[in-house]
Amino acid sequence: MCNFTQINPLADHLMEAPVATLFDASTSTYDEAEVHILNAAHRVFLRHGTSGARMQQIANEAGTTKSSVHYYFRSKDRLADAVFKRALEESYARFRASLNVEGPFEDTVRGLVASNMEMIKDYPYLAGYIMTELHQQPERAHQAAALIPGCREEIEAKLAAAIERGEIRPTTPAEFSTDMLSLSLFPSIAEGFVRALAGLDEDGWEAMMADRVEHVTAFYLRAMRV
Amino acid sequence: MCNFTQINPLADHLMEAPVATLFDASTSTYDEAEVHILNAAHRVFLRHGTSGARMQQIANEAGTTKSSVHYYFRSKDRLADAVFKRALEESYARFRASLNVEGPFEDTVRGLVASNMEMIKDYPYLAGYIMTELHQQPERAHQAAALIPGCREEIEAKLAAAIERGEIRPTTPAEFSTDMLSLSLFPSIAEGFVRALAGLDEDGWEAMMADRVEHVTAFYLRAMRV
DNA sequence: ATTTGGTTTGACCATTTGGTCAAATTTTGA
DNA sequence: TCAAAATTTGACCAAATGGTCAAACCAAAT
Repeated sequence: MCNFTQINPLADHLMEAPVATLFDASTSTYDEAEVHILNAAHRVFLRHGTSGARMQQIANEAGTTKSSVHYYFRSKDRLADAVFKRALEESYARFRASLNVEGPFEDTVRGLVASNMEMIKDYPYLAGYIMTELHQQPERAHQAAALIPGCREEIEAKLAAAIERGEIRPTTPAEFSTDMLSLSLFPSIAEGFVRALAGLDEDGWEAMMADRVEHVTAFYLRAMRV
Repeated sequence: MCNFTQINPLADHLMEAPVATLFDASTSTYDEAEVHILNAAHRVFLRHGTSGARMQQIANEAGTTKSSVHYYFRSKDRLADAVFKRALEESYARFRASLNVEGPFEDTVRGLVASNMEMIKDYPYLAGYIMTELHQQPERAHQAAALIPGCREEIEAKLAAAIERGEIRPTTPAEFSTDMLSLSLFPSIAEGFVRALAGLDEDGWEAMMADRVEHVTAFYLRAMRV
């Protein structure tokens, strides 16, 4: 059982991101307490990065003790692995799901962008976290390749069909993924830089983001129009 | 004077990125030893992030002692600030420089993309580092705004001219910056994810990157064609 | 009620880490 | 040449941090 209580005043704020909604205990092999700790770790790791995360803070965040965190996950390394794995699988699942949209290619593009933007909204730090991990720890790349099954063929088929129908000009799965992910995920990571550059206040940024799904969709389709 | 010697076997490898070429002691107010340490710190911070960086490693990297590092920079925080400041100013300088290209808008776009890609090649971790810093430490955003003078007006003028000439459809400085930076910088940050996704080996990735300047340039111009 | 197994806790430990300091060394300027 | 200033160094420190452990606790089964 799990009788942890939220004792950390920061918890409510961090809880804004509804981790539990997506990472549901009932669908995994973890028990309640384990998921509770994993969710807390998720928030802390995403915010501070692996090396910046503190076991004590994770325990506080989960409303339990450091010892309990160790009881369930043995070490910080294993906990970090578990968090990374789940974050990656979650991202991948969303990517794949939005790829399965039927109909004109435009719908696929819009679905993919919308899905990415939604993810950013749910977990503002997710994209940045995965990129940073992948960037700073080379061994994570191998881990990633093992964790997410490549979907080159599926993308290739999708693209081939659209190309065949004359909806877009030829492109490769890697190029397609790169362009799409760039346009939809990068803004969340680079918000600070772009806003400083363009002298944009919060409202201005929000306005741009609100329009981003349509902008990127139209942008990509125009760029790839035959 | 500076009589530090490179005693760290890792140093040569890290030296691959020619920091000294760009961050030249003669052009700044720092003296030789100070720049030497700053360069070492630059390499370590970029690779491991602020919280992952170790003062001892920086000292090793610079071929000196931890005490000397403290002598010049007082604390890790100040050193981190100095590194961040320089990294940001460097990025900004490159961005600005490539914005000053005269001639058709296509040249501006190509110059900007090429400049960004070149930066990535020189400093593979620079973009990721800045984004991570800006992301994980909110106070950095204010710092950034203070460090780099906004260039909204310049971009706006450049865009207005191109729009006037009918080269591109209307867009805002923020949108332009976001789209351009996304397409050119994101790939370096997301390499791991995209490669896992598309099952791409190193050669495949290199090939795509080699073509990226032209791809992005053409891609952007098609997307924004009137 | 008692045992048994999993869970929780707080005290405690070893190491790491940022940082200090005074002494030693080198450089500079008179 | 010599004293003063700047720099370099290694020993040392206090706090932070990941981790351990035995005792306490608790729910369920006997």
